[in-house]
Amino acid sequence: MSVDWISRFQGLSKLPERIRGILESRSTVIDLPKGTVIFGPGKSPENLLFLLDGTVRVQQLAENGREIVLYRVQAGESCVLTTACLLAYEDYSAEGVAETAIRAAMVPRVVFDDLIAQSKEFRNFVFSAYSRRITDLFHVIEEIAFQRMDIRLAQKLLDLKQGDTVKATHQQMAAELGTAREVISRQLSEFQRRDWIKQSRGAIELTDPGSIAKLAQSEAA
Amino acid sequence: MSVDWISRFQGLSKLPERIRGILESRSTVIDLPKGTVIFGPGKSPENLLFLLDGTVRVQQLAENGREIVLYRVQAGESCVLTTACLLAYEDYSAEGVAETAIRAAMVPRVVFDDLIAQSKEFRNFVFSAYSRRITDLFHVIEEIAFQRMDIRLAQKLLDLKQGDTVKATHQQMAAELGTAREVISRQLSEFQRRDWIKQSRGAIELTDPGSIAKLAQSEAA
DNA sequence: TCCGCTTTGGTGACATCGTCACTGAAGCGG
DNA sequence: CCGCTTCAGTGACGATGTCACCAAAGCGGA
Repeated sequence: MSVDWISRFQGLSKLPERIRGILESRSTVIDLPKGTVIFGPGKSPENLLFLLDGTVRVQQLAENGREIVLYRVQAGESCVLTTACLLAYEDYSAEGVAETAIRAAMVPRVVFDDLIAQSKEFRNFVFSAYSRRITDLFHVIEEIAFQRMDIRLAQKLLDLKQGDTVKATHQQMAAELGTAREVISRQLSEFQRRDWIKQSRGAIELTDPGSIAKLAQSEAA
Repeated sequence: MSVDWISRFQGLSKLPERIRGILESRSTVIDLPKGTVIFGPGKSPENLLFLLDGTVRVQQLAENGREIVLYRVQAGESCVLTTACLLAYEDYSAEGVAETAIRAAMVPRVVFDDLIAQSKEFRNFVFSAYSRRITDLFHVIEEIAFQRMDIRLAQKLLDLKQGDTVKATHQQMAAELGTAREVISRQLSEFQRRDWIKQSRGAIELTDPGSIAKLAQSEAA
């Protein structure tokens, strides 16, 4: 049941052989299709996940139907534990969705707790994952509160582009940035007027990534 | 060097005697005056703090001079560890300030790590503290992104009131909510027009808390 | 193939919020 | 009492959010 998935995690590379052994033998690798809700209101998972392949998007839904993407968990980058711990606290309106088909290593809570107790390296890994999430959230707050929408949109376009196109509807881009669809439509119209992009249904082609990057940088840290 | 401060923390009440002993003997209780910067950009503390008395305000400064209050740490509620761990990650523009004179128990990092390794109860305490912070931040994001300013201001007034007055300048209220002073001035003028508050220099008297509470509730979860 | 439905995107009008420039009042120290 | 600093008030305007509505693109079934 155990491929060597641990080596994919940079933070876990220094684990002693014994700890590595426990982690490998007590974990199960699973595959989940795109769109699977990993956790969400009333779906507190019993296991912790280490993401091996794919991306998990963590987002929040507001009562008025609007939503915002909080952060993404990339494969190998860190685990999805915040998500699990967080749900333990109280049921909250955040949810984690498999953005692509994903492969993950599933570790029972008990084993996780045991590893924390036994390995300093594992503790470092976990705590730096938490730190990372928290700084990510600080970043999101700063962006929402203080940054102009055109700059944020330019950054997102560069962030989400695959090749030179972004596959997303205006509605989805609005959810990314926690704003309204109309705002995205207008901003994109303006970008198109400047010949920075070409729009088609459900996709945006970046024809002048340079100018977009210049805008994205213009007031950033 | 050790008063029995541990019993003030609900989450620590179940600690085994042995762990309690380590925590008490290896900690130092310190007093800091109001306004002390506990941590901040380039001020990563060597010790972890358990807040015994007073309040610590964690805020973020933006490059354009505006700022926003992220959350507060209350005495006994949880420790200030997130703050410390977080600074470990990278120097970031968030800082923690003693909002009142404070008393705290100082624990060296090494001891903290040791306690994590040894006690399941301590681990639970620490992780639930993290969860709490993360859900707090989710809350802040939701408010900033989706809530009307008048409602947020009403909530803040109730949140910060001591007796029936809030001691703060318009500028400080603006920082609380991550907005501009003018916005606060206008909203407060409107509240005053409705006879909900009476304003004086540096203070706001809530003359009709009921109506303010009604507004604060109007669209909240 | 054509029709009807759903999804996606476009638009004008207006409210709210953020920014700028400036004013005046309140307190404080000399 | 005077001068300085801090605090608050205001109008104008740009940026963003909300609402109502329409048009075009795709899709599936008759």
